[in-house]
Amino acid sequence: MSRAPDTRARIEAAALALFAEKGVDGTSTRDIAKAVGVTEGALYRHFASKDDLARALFLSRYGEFAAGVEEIRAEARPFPETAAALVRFFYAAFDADPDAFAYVLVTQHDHLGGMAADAPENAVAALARTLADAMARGEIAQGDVELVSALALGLVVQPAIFRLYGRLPQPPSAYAEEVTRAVLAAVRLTTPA
Amino acid sequence: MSRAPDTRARIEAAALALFAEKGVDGTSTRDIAKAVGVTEGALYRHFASKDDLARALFLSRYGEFAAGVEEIRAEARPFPETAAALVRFFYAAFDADPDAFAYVLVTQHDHLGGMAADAPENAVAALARTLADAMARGEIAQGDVELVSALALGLVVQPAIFRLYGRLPQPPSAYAEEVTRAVLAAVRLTTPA
DNA sequence: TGTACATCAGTGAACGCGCGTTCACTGATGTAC
DNA sequence: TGTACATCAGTGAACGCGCGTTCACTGATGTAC
Repeated sequence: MSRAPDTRARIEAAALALFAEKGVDGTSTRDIAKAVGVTEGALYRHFASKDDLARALFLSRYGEFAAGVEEIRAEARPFPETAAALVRFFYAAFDADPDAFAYVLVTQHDHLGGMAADAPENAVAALARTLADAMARGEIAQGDVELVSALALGLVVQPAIFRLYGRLPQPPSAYAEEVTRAVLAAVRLTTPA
Repeated sequence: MSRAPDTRARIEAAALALFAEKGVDGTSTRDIAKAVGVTEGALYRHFASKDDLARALFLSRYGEFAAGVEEIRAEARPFPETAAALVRFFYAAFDADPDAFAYVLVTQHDHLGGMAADAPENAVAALARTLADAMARGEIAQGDVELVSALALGLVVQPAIFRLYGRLPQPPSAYAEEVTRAVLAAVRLTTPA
């Protein structure tokens, strides 16, 4: 048996839940330590600082989004299937861990500040590449890729936000088909810039 | 000439810019006082607390959104015109004061916590009523009003977010027509829940 | 018009508090011989 | 197997700092007579 118990994982889980609920600034190191059941000093055996903890949480969760989008893009299936797969992927992530989804959504601009708009590990850039592919193949209308990305992302993300704040009775995965249809309709009609 | 100079308005303007840029928690009362050119004590002649200032800023700006949406709804024009008017209204607000738009967008869930999901002064509820009207008139497909609201709002808001974070070269008003077309396409295709 | 008083926006210094972080320490576990 | 030492996660108390807020005071402006 290893010397290290699961304290690090428990710190991550507790911090993620608190950060998602009350925000990073609204959560103190005392809050986190109390939720985990250790003293504050123990946190610093696993993370260099509160900020380091917040960043580690973001990068691991956000990285999964970027990798997932890129993977679906690489499959290069017909666009309707790709769109459906993307919607299902986002909503499966929501179902699996709503706290992580909320945390990434809310803090992305704090942590992505330095990242290039087209960096390979940028999930939005991966989405834009996917849409650019579909345009190049003539599967969707030509248009401003960034605008079309915004439209598609907005359609997918907003129902998740509504769910997080209690405006939708069911998790967004229940609406995956309707959202996919909306994405296809919005994207096909976009005309040249 | 009145005894009171424009200090209150200057506090609001400085605080709004700082809150939009660095967040409420990331902005200290010292920051605000320094930006205005007064001492911290002076802030408390105009607002009971920092939180009171943040709330006053939110309520006045958010109230304009709710009133604007409700006004457009009350005109009861054909849905395509209503949708175009809503998009233009949101983006005119963005152009007029991007800081206010960003601030309302980011802090809405902190301040709307207590407000009922269908309160008359809730801008999202006003949007939902507008879409429910169009459904009742048979102008758009029947469907889950909350979901359709999320889809429409996502289409409108996400380009503004992209602009705020530098992903779009032009303010969203430059894309108003394309966004309106996307809204009409997405909303018309939505099918019964 | 002149004088006495009231009002109140703004000053400047101070406050207590909760925050993130540090550190000497303990004690359980792993390793060398 | 037993003994001596090294490692390191976690403790508990303390730290300095920046925060939001307070308050006695000032001085300019408005009001009453």
